[in-house]
Amino acid sequence: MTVRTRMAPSPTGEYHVGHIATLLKNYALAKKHGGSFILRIEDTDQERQVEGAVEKILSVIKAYGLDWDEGPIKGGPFAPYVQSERLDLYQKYAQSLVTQGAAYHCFCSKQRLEELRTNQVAQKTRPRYDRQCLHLTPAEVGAKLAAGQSSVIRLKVPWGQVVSFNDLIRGQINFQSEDVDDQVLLKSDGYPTYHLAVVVDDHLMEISHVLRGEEWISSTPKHILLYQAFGWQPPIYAHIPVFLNPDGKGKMSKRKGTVSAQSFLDQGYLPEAMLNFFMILGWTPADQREILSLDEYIQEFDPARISPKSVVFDLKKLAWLNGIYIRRLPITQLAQRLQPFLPADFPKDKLESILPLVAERLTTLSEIENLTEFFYREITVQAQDLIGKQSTQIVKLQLQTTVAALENLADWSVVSLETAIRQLQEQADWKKRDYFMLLRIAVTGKTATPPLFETMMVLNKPLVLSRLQLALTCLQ
RNA sequence: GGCCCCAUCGUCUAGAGGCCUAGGACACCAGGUUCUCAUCCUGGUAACUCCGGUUCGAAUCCGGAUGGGGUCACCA
Repeated sequence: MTVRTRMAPSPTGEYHVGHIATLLKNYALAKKHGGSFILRIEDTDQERQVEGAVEKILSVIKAYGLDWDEGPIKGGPFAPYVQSERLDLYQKYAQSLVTQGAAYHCFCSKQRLEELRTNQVAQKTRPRYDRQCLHLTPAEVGAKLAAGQSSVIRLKVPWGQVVSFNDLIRGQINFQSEDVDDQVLLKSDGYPTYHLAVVVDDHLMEISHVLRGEEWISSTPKHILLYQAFGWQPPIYAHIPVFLNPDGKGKMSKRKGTVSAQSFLDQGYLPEAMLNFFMILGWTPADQREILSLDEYIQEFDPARISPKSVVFDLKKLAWLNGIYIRRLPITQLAQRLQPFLPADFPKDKLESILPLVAERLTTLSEIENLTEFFYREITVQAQDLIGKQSTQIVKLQLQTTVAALENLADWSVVSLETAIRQLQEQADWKKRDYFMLLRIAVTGKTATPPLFETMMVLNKPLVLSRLQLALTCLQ
């Protein structure tokens, strides 16, 4: 069997990390079996349509290092891949369902449906359509249609049967058909609902496996019923567990933090680290490895090994992974990735010398500014921090000695800096720790920095000396 | 609330009846390396939700309870 998977984003807003995570699984499954991964745009909701959303979605997918074989821009044998361009298809199939008695026209106003629902909720019964229009005679339907009355087409759910499907992750799942509502298939504006469009397109595009979010489980019986009505073979389903908020409560949501796929990249998470994180969240390869490249993942991926339980989006683990990927990057590549995160006043010519000093201290790319600003911005130093437990006189003296020694230093290299400073420390009654910290604060304004000599080396002689002088004036 | 899904350390998991005194990773704590921070190394705390059953034997199978999650639109 040819494996064909798909992801079908809806251009109604930001692309969510959960979307990329399931897209990755669809992509990997297709690649693993030498099949195709299809991208389809589900723009069937005219009201929630967001301008420019399609372009954004396509660019995020690429920014994550993923791609599609058939879909927008690329086209393919089943084009078009945009649902708004396939309207006649859905209308034709909906009509055929009506003709065969598997669906019916409904003329109920939105107002009536709303009242119906509020009554049902008040009476604590399950809100559902009451099938009023199912009982219309063909003549009545014809008359209303002829009169131009607005209508939708609803699925006529056959009661009294068990609707079941096999989920790759959970096994067989059963529903009682009475529990399934007479879903609207074709809206009054002539657009299909998701349920009709997804079934028609997945069938026509010969999709073999549907890996989608767990939130779709409860509407799957509608889809199964549609496949049955059309006499088509349903795809193989795997419903992927949802991401829970980092605090462990509820489906990951905007209210509790960042959910947009793009924003993680903007914060300086590497796409390969993000993908790796999505891979191991709720899944492990047989050997329990946690660091995996895309290719390795494609090799190992098996949807049946996905854990059936919802998973907490653990930001700490993501940070750890991101740190690993940053440290693995060769300096020149890190420099490239860092470009969008460098502040305007960052001295580009010093990049290559500064980076090795901070690379292992970076957990996200956006931290670069904080970690390096003392290299190229004025610093502020508090006298109190310089003095610490010493007396002002002793600190002053030691700084003066240091300035004198460094001024005479002919060769401004790490080695000679280290030799000189260690010598000063041995000559004075200073602990190494205290002396180095004094210099660190004087020269950088911070208590946590890269190693002292390397830092001084990169800062340059004049700057180091002027900062030491500044520290001295600070002690007046 | 109805329906559906799920249930091993704080988190992600390994575990397919005896290899489990329950393993790994992140986080956390302690120690080592070290001029600080970080990296790196070593060690530690920490879990089978509960109650019944099946079995010589259960984290593993079955039932129930409890808890968590999803879903109930002319949204996807």
